[in-house]
Amino acid sequence: MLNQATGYAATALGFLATAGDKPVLVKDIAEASGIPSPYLAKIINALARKGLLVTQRGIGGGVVLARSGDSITLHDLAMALDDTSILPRCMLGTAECSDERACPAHEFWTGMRGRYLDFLKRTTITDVAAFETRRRAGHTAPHSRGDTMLGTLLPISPPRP
Amino acid sequence: MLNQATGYAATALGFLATAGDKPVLVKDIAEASGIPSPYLAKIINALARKGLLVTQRGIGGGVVLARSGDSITLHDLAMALDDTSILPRCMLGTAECSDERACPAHEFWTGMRGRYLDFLKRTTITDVAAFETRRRAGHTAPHSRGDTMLGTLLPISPPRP
DNA sequence: CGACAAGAGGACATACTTGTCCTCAAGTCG
DNA sequence: CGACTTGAGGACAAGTATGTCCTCTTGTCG
Repeated sequence: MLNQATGYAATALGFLATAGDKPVLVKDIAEASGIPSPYLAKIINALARKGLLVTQRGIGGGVVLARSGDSITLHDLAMALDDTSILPRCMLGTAECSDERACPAHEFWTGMRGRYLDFLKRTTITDVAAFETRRRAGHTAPHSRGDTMLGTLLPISPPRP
Repeated sequence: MLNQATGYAATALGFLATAGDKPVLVKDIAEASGIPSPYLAKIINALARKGLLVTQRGIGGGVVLARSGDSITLHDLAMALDDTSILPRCMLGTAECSDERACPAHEFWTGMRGRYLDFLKRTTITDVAAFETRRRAGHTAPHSRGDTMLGTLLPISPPRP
């Protein structure tokens, strides 16, 4: 699982992506996303230093995406925040575990990790934003991208009477 | 990933399973498995209290499996040690995340978790022991069970000249 | 310039995992 | 019984993740 910080970042940036180009206050992002505001401030600061966000102090300031949501993946966030969950680790915690000196779960775990990283690299902030927008709209809005796991997430529910 | 403690338990019990019915000292298991001895003692004590191991103090004492290695799965170990990695958690850390109120990664993560739990429930101490035995033997020993991920782990290497 | 807004950033707090260390309890055997 | 063996179990410590709190710096605007 992703660290809490990376999950927060994904949610916050998904919200930011729906806000257009105008700066949003950290406090507002925190409230809208249900994230502790001081903690989110640290996360946003870290992402700004990594060049994923642009922050602006003073009146009219706030936070904006540094580039298109399409070009920011969950994997980018995880790397920027030093998320330990994307590092290769042995599932059993064996000190020496590699392809040559495998633990009993090595092949299984390598496969799992591959799927996990693939999902992180394939899923963008735009995907997250689209999912949340769809959800807020009551699951009725169509979606244009069907090539990610996100596109298959919502149950196909009949139109409400 | 499993907690360190559960991984240690899997390795230790895998070793125990190869020792037959005679008790093995915690110290010897720790040395053979590369696990800190005092920490392993706590893990073993916890597993004994859960009925997975039988411990015996005094001369000739040590630790033995309480039942057949076939009937102890990695999932049993994880539950006995309160491994938090088997609890359902939202990949993004979202507070409220369920089938009805999903996060953008919910479907993907649910699938991953299903595979993970399935592996833990399917893999037994006997499997771990067999894997280690095979490895120590130089990857040449045949294996009888081909129905677990473990059975496919080792590369089919040609016999050594 | 001075007041105010808003992010920056360090100090500190809390919880959990992973260990270490020391002493106690239980068992065996002469 | 008494010495010895071996697990039991509590106190304590280090490291990391997750937050909170307070002050400082940077910016806008009158």
